[in-house]
Amino acid sequence: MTVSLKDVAQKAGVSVATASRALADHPRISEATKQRVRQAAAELGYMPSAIARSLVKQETRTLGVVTTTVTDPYAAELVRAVEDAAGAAGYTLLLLTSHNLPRREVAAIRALQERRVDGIIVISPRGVEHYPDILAHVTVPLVLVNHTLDHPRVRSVMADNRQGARLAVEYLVDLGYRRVAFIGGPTTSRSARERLHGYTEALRAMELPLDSRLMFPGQGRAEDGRRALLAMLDITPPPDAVLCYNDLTAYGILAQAWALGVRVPDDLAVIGFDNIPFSELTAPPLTTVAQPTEAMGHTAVALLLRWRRGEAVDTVHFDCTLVERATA
Amino acid sequence: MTVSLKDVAQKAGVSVATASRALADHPRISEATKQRVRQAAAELGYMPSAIARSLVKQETRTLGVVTTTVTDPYAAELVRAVEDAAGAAGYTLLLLTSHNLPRREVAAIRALQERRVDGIIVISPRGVEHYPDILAHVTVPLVLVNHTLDHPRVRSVMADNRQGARLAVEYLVDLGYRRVAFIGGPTTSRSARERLHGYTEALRAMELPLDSRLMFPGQGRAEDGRRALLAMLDITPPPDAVLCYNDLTAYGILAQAWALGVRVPDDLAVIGFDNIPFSELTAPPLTTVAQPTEAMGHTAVALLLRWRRGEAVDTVHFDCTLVERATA
DNA sequence: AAGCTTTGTGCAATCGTTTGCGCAACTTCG
DNA sequence: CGAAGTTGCGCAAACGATTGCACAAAGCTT
Repeated sequence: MTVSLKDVAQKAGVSVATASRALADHPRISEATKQRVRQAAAELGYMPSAIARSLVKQETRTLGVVTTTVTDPYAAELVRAVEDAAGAAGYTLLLLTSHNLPRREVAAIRALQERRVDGIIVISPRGVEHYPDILAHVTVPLVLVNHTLDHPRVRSVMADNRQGARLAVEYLVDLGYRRVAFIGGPTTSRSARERLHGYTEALRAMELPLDSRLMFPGQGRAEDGRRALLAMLDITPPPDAVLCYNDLTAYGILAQAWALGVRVPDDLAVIGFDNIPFSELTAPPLTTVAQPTEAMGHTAVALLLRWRRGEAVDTVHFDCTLVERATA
Repeated sequence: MTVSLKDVAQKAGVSVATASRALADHPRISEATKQRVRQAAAELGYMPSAIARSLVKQETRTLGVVTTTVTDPYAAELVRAVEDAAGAAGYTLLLLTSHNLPRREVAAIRALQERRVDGIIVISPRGVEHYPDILAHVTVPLVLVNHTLDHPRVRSVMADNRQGARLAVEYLVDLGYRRVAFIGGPTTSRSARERLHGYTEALRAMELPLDSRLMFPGQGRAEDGRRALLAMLDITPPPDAVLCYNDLTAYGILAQAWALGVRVPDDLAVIGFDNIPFSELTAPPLTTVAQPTEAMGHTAVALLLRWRRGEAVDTVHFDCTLVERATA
């Protein structure tokens, strides 16, 4: 069916070994032979089998990526950065999604290992508590983005979520807001916990009271923002500002506020988290905390690649920055 | 390093062949042996090599996907649908992006073929004019989403872009708008040409004049919308409504309109295309034309899988629908 | 008890590459 | 002119699975 090296060799009148070396531009093959082999390969439309090559070389030049879902703009941004960096290094991406389910995440890691990827990147892991079990047998290096795990075969790329949340709260308080609410993210998400931590920490540092009625649960969906805004209006006095787990949640607030005639930021200041590409396009554009996703994605694959080469690599941390726009 | 079937066989005291059959639950292997082999495999943490299996089985259970970029919400939505359908059928995705460059797209198809994927899905193809060359040697079935090509190894999943654009224009005209502008997409994109076609067709059908000054170029970016709005204001009389190539472009308009104090839809009605998840979250929510992305993604995978099974498959068409919200 | 079927297992080929090693033929050099 | 080195190529063994075929042992039939 598909043409193999054997066919090329035959057509060029050489052995398979010679054909292989000719195409690899091996120095011990005469220029004349190389020409003939290349010619034959071109005429037959030969495409080497990466499968067979992987088997003998014991490397697939493929990186596994598991993410929650590509429809999350933040995750998509990271996937893009990872794909760019990987592509530049000649690697291809095998993509699996967990849909926020720890079980699926673990299954994905297993599937990637069976496919013998050269490294795995997990974006916003959801099931690290199960990792020790599978890691006992998984031999491929793992890089976690937005989580850490103390294990010899695991490294991390982290954004300092606590610092980012602190930044946002301090900014709000500096602007004069006093009753700052917080809408949280999935409890399985480490960054959600850290952002909450940064929020409480900042309030304490600025000697403002910590009011548990001002802390709302959420899953990082727009829906959570909508619901939270409704709940907020029942509180007296209501909060005058809110920090959201992510931009999507913030947009839930904004959409509901628009529907209800609540003015932003006059009645309520809103700050998001992640600086998704969209956040500068909305009316009003969203004030939000940004992570250096580009750098984080590149770093994740750089870690993996250097690690493979035998270099010692270490977990990397990045700072968040505040992007001042029009909702606070 | 990694444990192979040989190790499992050894530990269980059987041949490699028997071990293989035991794990595959072959009927001619005794229950006792199966137990022993499974036990050994579990203890050693054996993970079968998909690479080796692919080589002999001549199938990889992997689908190749090439898309422009995952950060485009519309593309992301399709990728998600494809991933869902593929995953449900036990297939994994190899993802490559073209960044809208025909060269990269063709290179991606080649790379996927070398990796011997069982089928390739190209989302919004950009370089079909080069396909005939590579298709001469590519033997894997191809499914194009949003483009067609008459070739025995190519099928398509199409949304009726012309009909969608017509729908939008008719809606605007019914609402009383008379000077309807259009912002186009990349000229390499087939859907862009079709949407333009639908736009002109509708105007002609409704006996409205076709004014070339009301047709703006674009690349599907927010930037294009911003620029177009600026240009529109120089025209007298200015357009009172605009149909955009996609939602991103529409948001460019909205952002610029907000900055300039142009009221939407009072001063200018805006309709987008694609119904990205975000479009219902903005203030105001965007009126837009929707494609059944979920169904399209599933269909793309289904086509490929049925095709592999030897069934005859044919290109599938889907209708667009108008999602009425608050910008028109 | 001989023949036939069923059951359980192993041998060895195969998939398509890469690569260590051997071996001619040809060069070079003392 | 013989020894040593160089150049160019092929043989065959991996890599890690699957699978057709052979075959021995056991069970069943008559």
